[in-house]
Amino acid sequence: MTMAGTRWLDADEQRAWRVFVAATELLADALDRQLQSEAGMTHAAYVVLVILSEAPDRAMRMSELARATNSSQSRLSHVVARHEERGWVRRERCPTDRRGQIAVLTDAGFDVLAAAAPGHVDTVRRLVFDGLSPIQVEQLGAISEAFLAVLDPDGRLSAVLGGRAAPLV
Amino acid sequence: MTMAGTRWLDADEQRAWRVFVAATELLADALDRQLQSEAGMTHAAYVVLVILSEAPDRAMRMSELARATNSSQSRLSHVVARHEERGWVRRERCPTDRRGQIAVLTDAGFDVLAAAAPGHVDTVRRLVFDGLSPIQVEQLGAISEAFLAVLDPDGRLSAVLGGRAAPLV
DNA sequence: AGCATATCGATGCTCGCGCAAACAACTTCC
DNA sequence: GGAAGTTGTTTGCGCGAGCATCGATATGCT
Repeated sequence: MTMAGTRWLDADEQRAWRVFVAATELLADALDRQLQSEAGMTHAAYVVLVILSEAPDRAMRMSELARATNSSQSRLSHVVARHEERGWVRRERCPTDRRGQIAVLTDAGFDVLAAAAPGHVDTVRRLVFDGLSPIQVEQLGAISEAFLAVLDPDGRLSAVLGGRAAPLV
Repeated sequence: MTMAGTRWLDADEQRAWRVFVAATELLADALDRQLQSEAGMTHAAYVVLVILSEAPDRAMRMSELARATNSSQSRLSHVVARHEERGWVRRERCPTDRRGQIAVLTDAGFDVLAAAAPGHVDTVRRLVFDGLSPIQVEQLGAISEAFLAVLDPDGRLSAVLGGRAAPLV
């Protein structure tokens, strides 16, 4: 599906690209390991708890939660199933649409999140923000937005990202 | 292990962080899907071929290859095993250290890489560089370096990243 | 030389997750 | 009011990869 005349990356692009890929991989791995060892869950699983904790009544429909956490429905289903087994999340049927399920963060789940959050935020600060100037933070935001413009043209996550700052990232 | 007084993220940091996480996840997924569908392999598997193709004699020791591809030894072992089954890579015993293995890119492997590269580079260009100004590319490089400084303080991948630009990213 | 220790690499087991299929409930249109 | 199609969610299966372990070699110390 590709034309013959490929525009290869020039030296600067090459280097930026490889460094970027390496850095993001290492970062994702580091976050996963930190959360796995200190909180017994994946980053994806953690994010689900965070988003739920910020929702009204700490409850959200599965499909909405999937979009908000930038997760496939399949993955969310798996994650919530595991969370439910641990008693951190409960599922309720949706009254207005009987196909729907509503994921509700339990008190136990909230406590687990509250216990895990400080360690996680410290890690993010140490690995990310401590090494960046405020200007770079702004640049990183702008660059990430540019990525999102291409990767998520319909802006499915704008809702969450537009929300005001809450604790427990 | 965490102090009581956690320094939470402020609103700007929050937003930058969430956008960044979402963008990098979407990006990694998009790359994986593109390579999986057009070349039948993971991004990690693709990178192994790229690095091997740039090495002298298209050969490299497993441990060195693991560092260069930013991969755990376990993962590399799995990936190379799959590559070997497909005839894209061959393993040879290392003459100077009899524990060592040398992974060698076969001609068939090189051809597969050459066939896959244009589609991949086009995707990277479309998803990443087309949406960024040259200044942002530079900023992204600098930010990623800052991450690496923390995540990889011993600079284990400097070798590869310092190398001159080669084709077939 | 001889033993402790470190390094290289592969492997077994497990887990997270993507994909496709399945099922249920809603919607449309006739 | 149904048939046909659409959407919300779960599930079975397979694969990629992490962790711990193991066998084999290499190195260091005495």
